[in-house]
Amino acid sequence: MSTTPKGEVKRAALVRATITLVNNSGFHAAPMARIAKLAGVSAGTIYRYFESKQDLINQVYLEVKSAFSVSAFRDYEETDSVEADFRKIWYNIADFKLREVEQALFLSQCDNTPMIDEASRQEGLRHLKPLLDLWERGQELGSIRPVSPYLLYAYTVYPVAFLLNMQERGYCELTPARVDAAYEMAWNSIKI
Amino acid sequence: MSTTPKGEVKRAALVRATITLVNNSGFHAAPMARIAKLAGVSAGTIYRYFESKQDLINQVYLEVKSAFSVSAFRDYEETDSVEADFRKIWYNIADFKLREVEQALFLSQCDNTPMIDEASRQEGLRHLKPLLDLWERGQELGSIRPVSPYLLYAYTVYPVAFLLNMQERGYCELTPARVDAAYEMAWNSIKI
DNA sequence: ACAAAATGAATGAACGTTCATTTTTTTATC
DNA sequence: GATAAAAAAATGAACGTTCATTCATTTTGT
Repeated sequence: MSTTPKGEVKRAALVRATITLVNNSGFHAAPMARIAKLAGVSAGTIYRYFESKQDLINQVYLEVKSAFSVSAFRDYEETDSVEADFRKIWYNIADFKLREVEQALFLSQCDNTPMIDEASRQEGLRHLKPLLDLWERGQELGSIRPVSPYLLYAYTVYPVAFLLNMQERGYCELTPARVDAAYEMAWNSIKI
Repeated sequence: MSTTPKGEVKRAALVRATITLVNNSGFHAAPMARIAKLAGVSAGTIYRYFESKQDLINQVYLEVKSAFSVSAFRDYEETDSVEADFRKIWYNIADFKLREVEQALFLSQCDNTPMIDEASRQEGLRHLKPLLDLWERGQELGSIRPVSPYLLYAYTVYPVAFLLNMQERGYCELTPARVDAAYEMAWNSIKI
């Protein structure tokens, strides 16, 4: 019945366990033995699916990044309104972060540590192409600031990661009103 | 001649070494022995200045956070222009991050990992009071969006940390023009 | 000569990884 | 189908390494 290949069940459990443990106490406090235990497999089994701990982390990162970008561009199709297109993608991203909190927290932790291979990071970045294309189009049409995409990212996507972290620490709940305000602020910072 | 008490020299060296090592490869790859070596002292000496590794990390964090806030409010005094006041603080922050790259990178790594005690984090936050006061004043005067300070922080200060990380990875140099653009984007996102 | 500071080898705990063994699944044969 | 042989997957104890921390000893400063 299920479409999940047999061997993939344990692999998926390991991925989930890694995300949970790294979120709760960081990379350095997620020993292989605990990951295995949480996933319900024995320590040695990890090495049937991953070459090493580094490989495990990299693969988890890429998998989560991929899920993120799939969500970011769900139901997205270019219209002739740059702002409408941007809004669609931005809310997709916000929805992902609010729905898949664990995955989003894991990503935000990865983005600021040297624990991810540069190669994996580069690969993760390629997924954002459609957003970069949209920004370029907006810049050609004169509706988006003519600045580096890194600046655009810093003021639209990156703040959401911060807000999610604050919510998880109990400081600032991300109510729908706050999410809407965040969108307005994002758009105001990049529009011309 | 120097105002530095004798014993503080090695302590300061240890703090610097910790920052450098944690920046280069993360918390988990900064063993006490290497910190000691880089600081030019022996491993045991660390424990004359710090109770444990956790204590070392916490103290370094607080010291850097303190240096950060001192810079943030250097030469700052309230005027009757909220925007001018904000601009002053924002550029102070940007200058600190550009001048004290190592310290800024260390902070951005601390802000997204669970490696800092919640207590230390709270104490680090208190330093930002003048900025929070300014925002409150701006909100009362109707020139700053009436939203949570976490939102204001997410769209003004936090993006700079991202940009610095990108610069350090060689993706996006923070030229003066880019810094000015970043300021404009920050202000546009929070002004009414 | 004394006290404070610094040393670095020693210690034990914890970690990532391996591998001889056991368990489970698949394949082959009737 | 049932059964046996073969292959694959899983196990967890054991290994070697690395780490934070300690402490008997030495060095430095007064």
